[in-house]
Amino acid sequence: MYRSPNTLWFRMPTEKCDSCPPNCCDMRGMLSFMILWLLSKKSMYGQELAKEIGKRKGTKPNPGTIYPALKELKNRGLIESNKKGRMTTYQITEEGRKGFQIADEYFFRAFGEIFQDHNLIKTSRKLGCLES
Amino acid sequence: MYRSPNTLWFRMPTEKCDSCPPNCCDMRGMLSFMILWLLSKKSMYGQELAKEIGKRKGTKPNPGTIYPALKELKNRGLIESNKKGRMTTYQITEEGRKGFQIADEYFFRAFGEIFQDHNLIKTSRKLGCLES
DNA sequence: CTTTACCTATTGCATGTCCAATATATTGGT
DNA sequence: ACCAATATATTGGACATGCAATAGGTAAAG
Repeated sequence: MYRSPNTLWFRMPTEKCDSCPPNCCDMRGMLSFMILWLLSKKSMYGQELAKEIGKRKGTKPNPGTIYPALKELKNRGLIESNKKGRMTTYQITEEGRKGFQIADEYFFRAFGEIFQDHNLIKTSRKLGCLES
Repeated sequence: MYRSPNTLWFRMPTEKCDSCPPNCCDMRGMLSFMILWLLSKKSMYGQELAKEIGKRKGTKPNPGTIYPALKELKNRGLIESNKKGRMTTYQITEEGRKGFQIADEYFFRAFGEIFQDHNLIKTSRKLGCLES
């Protein structure tokens, strides 16, 4: 697997990284944000969460990534867990919903413009009027 | 200034953080991504970049944050710098544009849904049909 | 009842992010 | 010429992120 040596940049999903220019790929953070977002939609167990995150980030997070994050969120009262047999379902708390909303506002304020740009470019490409 | 002790979460801008629940606020990463995005729009000098980032993130990055990031991007050939007097203008390279585009695709794939959710909620709130 | 598979969980480590403090250089005002 | 303001830049450190490796518990299959 390609791994940029010292990076301030996104780490792309492994499969896609072959065509990726060197020194261009790292991404940290946002894991708990995504977990809370997923749990705000429905309760899930750990592996289900990992799979959903993997679908979006391109790589499924390791156990050593996902479970400490869940533990931390639980310690803060943002999520709850419910063990039955070998499965543990995680669900968001009211506190967690509040927290997510605040973080979401912040995320949007910080990166919303970039997304709008992205959509603009995509749309104009679709319409074939990229020159404008 | 409030600072959550051990956080997997967003760090909110200082001014807004008073009403922010404890242990709910950290954000790392994405700095270079935002720099490249800004420079893809127009060339800027360091303090101008810092100011623009501050507008979006809520806190203006320190010199010790912004200049190492610029140096790293330059080392990778994603940006170029041009010193005149005490000012140094930074501009994106062709390589940088390519790199940004790849990262942008990735970012959108990973977080696009969250933004669409955000917009949906905002719109329905504006229309007063939040119950749907 | 053993084997296999799978979910959950912990530990240790490498690395990136970002701030505080500090230093240097250039410009403008007096 | 001197001082203040401002831009650029470096260093050191604190801390969060996330992976690899490892281990234990539960359930299903043979």
